[in-house]
Amino acid sequence: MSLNLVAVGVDTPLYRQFDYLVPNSMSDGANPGLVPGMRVRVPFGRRRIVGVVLEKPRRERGAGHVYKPIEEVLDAEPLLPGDLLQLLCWTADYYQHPIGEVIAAALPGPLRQGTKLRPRSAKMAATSRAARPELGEGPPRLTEEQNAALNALAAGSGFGVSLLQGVTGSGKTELYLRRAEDCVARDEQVLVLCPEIGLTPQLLERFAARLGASVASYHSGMTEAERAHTWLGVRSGEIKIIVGTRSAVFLPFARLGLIVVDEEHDTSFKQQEGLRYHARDVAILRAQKLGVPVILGSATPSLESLANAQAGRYRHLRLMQRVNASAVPKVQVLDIRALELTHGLSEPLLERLSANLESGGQALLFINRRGYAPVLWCGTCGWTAVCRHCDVRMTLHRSRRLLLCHQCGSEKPVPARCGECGGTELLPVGEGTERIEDALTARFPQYRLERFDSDRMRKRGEWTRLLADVRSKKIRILVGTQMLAKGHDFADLSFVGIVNADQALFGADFRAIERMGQLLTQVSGRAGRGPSTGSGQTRPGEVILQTREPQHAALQKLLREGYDGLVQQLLAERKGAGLPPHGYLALLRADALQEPAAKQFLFEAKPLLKSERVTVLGPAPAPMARRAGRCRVHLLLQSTSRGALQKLLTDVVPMLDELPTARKVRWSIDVDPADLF
DNA sequence: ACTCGCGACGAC
DNA sequence: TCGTCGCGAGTC
Repeated sequence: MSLNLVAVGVDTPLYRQFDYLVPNSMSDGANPGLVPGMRVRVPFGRRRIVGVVLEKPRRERGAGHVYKPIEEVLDAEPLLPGDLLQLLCWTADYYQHPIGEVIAAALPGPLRQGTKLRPRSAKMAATSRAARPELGEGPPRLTEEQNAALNALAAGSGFGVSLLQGVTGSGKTELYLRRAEDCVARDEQVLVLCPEIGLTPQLLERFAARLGASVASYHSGMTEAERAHTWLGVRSGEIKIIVGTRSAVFLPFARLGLIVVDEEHDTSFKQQEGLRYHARDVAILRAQKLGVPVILGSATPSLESLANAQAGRYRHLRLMQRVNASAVPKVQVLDIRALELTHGLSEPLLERLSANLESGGQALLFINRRGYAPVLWCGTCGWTAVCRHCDVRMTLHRSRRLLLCHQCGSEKPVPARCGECGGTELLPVGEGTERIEDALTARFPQYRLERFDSDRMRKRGEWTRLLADVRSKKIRILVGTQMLAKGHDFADLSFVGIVNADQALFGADFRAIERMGQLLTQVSGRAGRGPSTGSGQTRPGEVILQTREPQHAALQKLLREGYDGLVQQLLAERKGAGLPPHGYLALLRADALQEPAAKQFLFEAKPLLKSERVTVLGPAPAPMARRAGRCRVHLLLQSTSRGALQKLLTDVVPMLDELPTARKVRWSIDVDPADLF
């Protein structure tokens, strides 16, 4: 006699399947029975927890196995729509993560904990009528280029990926809006993914102004209750447009018609812990399954997307001109090897900055490091302050009067004397945003300057307030990190100074140069019009890049042939090395308090990872071998076949759980790693 | 992850 | 002798 069993996804980090008995009372004729996607309460060990019904179990366990029965069904109809459940199962398989945890990641807290839905609440019905769109602003005229791209975007039907590569200020967002309007007119929903919480408000505002109030955001800055409310609004179809960060890709859309991934190259789309998914890739798969189009937008697309475009898998659309007809600025390289610097700034840069400010311009100084200086150095013996828990030097934060580790967050007071020789001559070496802020405040006291980095933006609403003052030109000098490089249009910015590009040239990671190209292109793209000449003409903005490596091949390539030229070279290099997008990677990471334990786990794992088409390298220490007090080691898996890598992992990962040392270390799988740290 | 059981050490 | 701390094992 075969038992009536179902598999249930339970929120636990175990790579096993958990099957439960379905009591007859839950499956008799009077009852719709158990449908995948419904939540159930089940006994689990000594606990009772909420799980989600999956498909039928694949195989029954050996005779004599005692199954526990499902205790309670929490939903009258599946909470998770079928297509979403399928997507979550695919995500679990692809990223080698337990399905129960994947489902948990897709559910806001209250729903995860089993809160029952009120059947058609009256309150909800009422709000859906208070949601009357206000009169939106009229759409601007499109440029010829925009028109052509829009026609191309509108041409296809069903699934298709369009890579919309447009320089900053070329009006990509306007095209998203037009396509979204089309969807809403057909009563379809739109998902707009953007890389950071900080970018959601302005996108949200534009969509709301044009399309009315059935627009909502979804990100980790919201409370669990807010997230649950939005989640249900998306599920009911009431909310038409979602602007959200990566977790929004798992929202339960009732009638999804379009997905937009803005700034698609941004690595923030890759989750860096737990379920290490890439929201862009999940979005594309979701669109494919649903048969809806995807727009990937960026001024500097990822090598992955460009390779797909070149292979003809994506449609490649380009916007080369800015809507305001100003020219994209050219970058001037400033060789600082022979120049005297004051706090990292050379006299020629300061002169150009001064001239721009005097003629009424607005300036941005880019330095991709917060704090005052990245190194505190003993002038007597050469000692530097290092973190007790990590393999990094501690950053000097002068305003807070402490040394801070940017890896683990540990703090200590600034020492009065050297930790090695007792010398008192401790010098800050290198520059961070605070130091540039200090130096420029001293030099240009007459202009309002503001620093933009995560330290400065701690307070709620600070970002919005400062952004308004940038727009109204009350702020004349902006000093900031990559925070300023992302997404924002500063129309009046006439000058961009890149204080130091060199750290980006020598990153240990294989994507370091790609990132450098993206960052420099994005930062210089912030420069809009130059200062008005008085005769109504506009000059292009000015970009100055300080470097001690003016001859660096990749930098030269970028400057001479632009991002496109750099990309072609990098693609050729990646092909030669079998690296993405011409090869596929996965990392098996392990960390422990003692390095031998972590290593031993990987030595036990390695013999299992045998496949003709997969190369396994390691165990090797991670580039940052110690972090937050833990020793980090990894195995790198490399293959020319995604399928072969996938198959190997699917076979082996459940076995890793059973290895003798598996419980003595922390380990995780990272499929398509964004970096090797 | 969470929970429990079991064996090692410590003030009364 | 009762307490908690640290580990190993199990979760259907």
